[in-house]
Amino acid sequence: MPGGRGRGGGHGRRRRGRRVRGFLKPCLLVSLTEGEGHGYNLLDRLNKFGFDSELLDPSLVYRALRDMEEAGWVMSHWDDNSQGPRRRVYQISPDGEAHLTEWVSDLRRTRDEINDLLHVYKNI
Amino acid sequence: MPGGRGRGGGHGRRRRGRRVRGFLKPCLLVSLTEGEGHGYNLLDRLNKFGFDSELLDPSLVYRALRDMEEAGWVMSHWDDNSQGPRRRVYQISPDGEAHLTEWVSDLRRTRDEINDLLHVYKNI
DNA sequence: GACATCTATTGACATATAGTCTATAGTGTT
DNA sequence: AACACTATAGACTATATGTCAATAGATGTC
Repeated sequence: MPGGRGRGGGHGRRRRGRRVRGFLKPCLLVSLTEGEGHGYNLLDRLNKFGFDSELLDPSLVYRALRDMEEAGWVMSHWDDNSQGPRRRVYQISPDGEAHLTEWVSDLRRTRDEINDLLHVYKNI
Repeated sequence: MPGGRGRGGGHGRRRRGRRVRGFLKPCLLVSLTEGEGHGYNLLDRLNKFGFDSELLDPSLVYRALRDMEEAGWVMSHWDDNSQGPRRRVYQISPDGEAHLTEWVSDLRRTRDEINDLLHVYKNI
């Protein structure tokens, strides 16, 4: 049963739903704003945003990156000068930066909406 | 072209995605904690949580209520003593209240995660 | 050198959630 | 009767997310 990192068996029971839709992508964009990176690398950097890289399936990260490349928010190139299998290295694009700006203000609004609910709940 | 409320044509272009998964349900439960209500009624009460009842499709509210009844979080009965077509009136159940408590702490965590991203973004 | 293990990426499939549109129906107004 | 408004329900679609398996190079170990 291959597939490193402690993942590989069954399990992985991550809390479902109750998350912000498409949260992974803005997190990746912010990570990339701090510097280019490849999938496996970015997976670990996501811990900063509350993800548990031990439980997060890498394929989710790769898919998000591919989707964002198709959308023009990131660009990639192969890096053959690294040891191990070659890596696809991603950078954020100007379009991606612009989109991230919008995304952030959207997330601010979402946070405020959660706070609205929390306050109404508290005052019951 | 029937279907009142300004809805009915095409349009309704609500911002897509970028929202909390299943946000409608906890909002409905909080509304019901403040007092029983029927679908159309609850639709309007959702404005308090940042929804625009003019744009929100009522079928989403009805579906959420039916789902929650199936889950045992709300109970309903028909009200024939009202004018117009009869209404299904919903109340929150003890199970629903318990579940809402969990949901709220989950939403708090979600809000904190958004704040984490916002802070990292701000400091780049 | 056979084999496991770790890094790395991709694709297929299933499920959950959300959005759109249509159907049905009672009631009141003109 | 035609129309508008309240009220609920169901079908169909789109999208996002979760799970799992496949592929493959590099490295260590027995």
